[in-house]
Amino acid sequence: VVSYTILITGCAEKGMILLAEDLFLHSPENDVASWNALIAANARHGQMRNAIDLFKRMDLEGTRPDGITFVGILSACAASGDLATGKLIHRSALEGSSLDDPVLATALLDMYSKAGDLGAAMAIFAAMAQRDVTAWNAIVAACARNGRFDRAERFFWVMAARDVISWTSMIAVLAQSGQIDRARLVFDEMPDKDLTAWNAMISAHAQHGDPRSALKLFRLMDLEGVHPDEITYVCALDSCSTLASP
RNA sequence: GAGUGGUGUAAUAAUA
Repeated sequence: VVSYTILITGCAEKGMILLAEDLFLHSPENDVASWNALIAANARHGQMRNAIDLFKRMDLEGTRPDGITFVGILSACAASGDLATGKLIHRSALEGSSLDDPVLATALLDMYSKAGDLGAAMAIFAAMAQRDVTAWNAIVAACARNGRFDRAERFFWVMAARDVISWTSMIAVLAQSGQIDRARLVFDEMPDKDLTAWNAMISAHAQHGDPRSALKLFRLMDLEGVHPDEITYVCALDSCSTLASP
């Protein structure tokens, strides 16, 4: 089972979900970890329906779901905005103890915020036993996504340690609230810039009437050895078309 | 090197 689970996870990372399911079916036995691997694989690729079905089958076939299972299901709910299922799991399966596990609590928080319930997300964050960087990042993103840029920024400055994800969220917050100059300052201040951070910065300029700077950043990124992806090109092309037809 | 889980970036279109 262990080797099968490794293979299932590997396939899922490459997006080969069907092969992953095939491996699962051919495995001599399956345990909670291999079920979880397959559920998470489907959840990550937007196969919400499959993820839920697997979850039910697992229960029927006598494998008890654990915290990891619920995280997989919750992230499927979050991705598809299925607040009903998410709430059901929160109430019936998790009860009170879920907040002891920061991973599970963050998945819950994220699910509520993506379903538009920022109040529930903040309540979970406040009640969490421990908050790691990911939990902080999740609450910053939760506020941002629900239009509470002021709160997002407050959380960002209050958090003890920030990683590249925190900084990128902050840049997006500043861009969405039209504070491009401040976004630039934050971008300069952030220690490590990855592809997503560059994309956030380039799109910020492309979206706010500064296509020239967007293209400058695009070239700069290349000079820094960061390779563009589809999003980068869309922003760059968008800037070109703005310049061509003012 | 020893199986499974959470957080960040744009546009457009569609749906509501």
